[in-house]
Amino acid sequence: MYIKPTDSELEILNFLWLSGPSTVKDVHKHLAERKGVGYTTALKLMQIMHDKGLLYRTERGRSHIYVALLGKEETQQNLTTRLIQTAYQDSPYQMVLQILENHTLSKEEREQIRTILDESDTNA
Amino acid sequence: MYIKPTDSELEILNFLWLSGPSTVKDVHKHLAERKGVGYTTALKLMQIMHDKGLLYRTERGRSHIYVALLGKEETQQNLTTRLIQTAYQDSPYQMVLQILENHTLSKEEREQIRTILDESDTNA
DNA sequence: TTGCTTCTACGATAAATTTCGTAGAAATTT
DNA sequence: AAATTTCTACGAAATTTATCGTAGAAGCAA
Repeated sequence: MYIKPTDSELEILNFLWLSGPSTVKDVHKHLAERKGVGYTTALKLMQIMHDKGLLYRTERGRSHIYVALLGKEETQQNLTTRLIQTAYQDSPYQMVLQILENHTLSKEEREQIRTILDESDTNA
Repeated sequence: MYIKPTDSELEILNFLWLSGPSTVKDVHKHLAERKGVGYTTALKLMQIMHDKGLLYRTERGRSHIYVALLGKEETQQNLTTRLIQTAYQDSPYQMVLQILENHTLSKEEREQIRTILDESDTNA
């Protein structure tokens, strides 16, 4: 059963996905810049995430090194699927429509999406 | 400043968007079927939503009639934009890609998306 | 009229989230 | 060696969310 990370947890996960294995110090530096949060706050959040099984950690000398146990794509997919269910009555199509209406994509991105759509045509 | 509705609140909003102005009784009936929640729980949730300014209410005899003050499309858009920011590093394109990868769309839906993309080509 | 049903209001509780302060161990610096 | 810095652990508080029980008003039923 999938556990939805909170906004704070997601911010930490994002950092770990981008930066790889990191210490509390590394994460705190990032969070402090973005939200002005204290050191022990970052520490506690990561301890809780470790307790929940969201992070793996190993010791290096006096400090710990943390690694995300949730995959980025997997998590994006879970959150997105959940939003499709809770806000779009289970219609991925409606969600895509709204994204395209409210956000600008580059010509290359639009082209790439057409390619994906074409592949669906052939395979389905 | 936009306030993010909780999952429970979103469920109530969904019902109100679909059904129009409703009483606690109506909403409770819906929630009870889906989650087995008690009457006063539904009542309290709606009172809180009213306090927060998410719902408008008016009296009819001894009971109240509630109406959603947030629009459906507006709320979908807010939630989606937020997820793009927090989980997709601000890339709507990545989100669309993932949706298309993980969910099946009908031929008509794919065709409609192509049309939208084509319009973007002409207008941008 | 007395009692039952249907409402809202209010308070209380439990869990989850976020935030820090303090304590103490361990390493580094003076 | 003593003092300072750097870590983790722990506990505590504030806030939010979700749930429900009880009380009391108001209307309906016997």
